[in-house]
Amino acid sequence: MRPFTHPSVDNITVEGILHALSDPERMAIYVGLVNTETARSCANFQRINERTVPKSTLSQHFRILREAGLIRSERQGVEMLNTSRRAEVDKRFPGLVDAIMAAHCRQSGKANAGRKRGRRARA
Amino acid sequence: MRPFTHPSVDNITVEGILHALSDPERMAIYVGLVNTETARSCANFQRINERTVPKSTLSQHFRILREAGLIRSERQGVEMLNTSRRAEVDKRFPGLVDAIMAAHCRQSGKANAGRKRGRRARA
DNA sequence: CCTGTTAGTTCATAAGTCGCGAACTACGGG
DNA sequence: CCCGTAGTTCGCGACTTATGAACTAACAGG
Repeated sequence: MRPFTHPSVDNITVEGILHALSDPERMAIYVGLVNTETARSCANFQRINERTVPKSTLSQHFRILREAGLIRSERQGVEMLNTSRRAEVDKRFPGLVDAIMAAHCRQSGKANAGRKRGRRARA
Repeated sequence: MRPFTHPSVDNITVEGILHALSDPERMAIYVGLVNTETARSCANFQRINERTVPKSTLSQHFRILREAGLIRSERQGVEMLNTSRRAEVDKRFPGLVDAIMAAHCRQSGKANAGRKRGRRARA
């Protein structure tokens, strides 16, 4: 098993981010990671939006998100712990994740787009 | 030739926008349309980033952008005039296009992301 | 009206990407 | 050492994308 490749902040691209988040399942995974401090294993996302996602598919989704620089994955014992790299992404592209999350929430009818304080999604 | 399909504002989706703009050539086309009032024909974009894009490929790019709701295309005589639907997109997803344009500019080393006044593109 | 030109669309197909079951790897535990 | 859990990789069929070739639409000139 080859070791994981996490791009450096400078190698994160807009295309990569847009492509990664243009898939509804990946978007759901990222949303589940971005608003929390605690790492979550892949197995946490085996059920997305009423559907059971096969392990191999999930693995690919995580790889795309990882290679886009959106998340960091580290093996912790037998499982894989994933955390969002939001602060780094924000440093490279200020406001991008925020805007995408706000748009996603608006579309799916949910409030709260901001990180901790539920602003930005605005009126 | 079937008439064009432009989604209504409410049918514009985040996935559609992200997918459309995750391609460098489509991003270049959209950037060329979004910061101007004047409509531009498809032929205006036959050369993108040092490369001559085939007509059929261009046509597909415009279709994707159109179906994502990012642009409007209308036949005017022998050519096709394209304009950005930015105001409408902004209404549905406030700040999204702004953030993506800012990120794109930052990545490609160009300043000026905002609409008319060259702000927003960072400090 | 016919012919030609320009601008773009559609079709067909080759090349590339994705989804997912099956097989494999890694890390504990007993 | 063998087993179970969590995830990765492989292989292949299904779906997408890119592009040359053929087609369509809107004019202009004769």
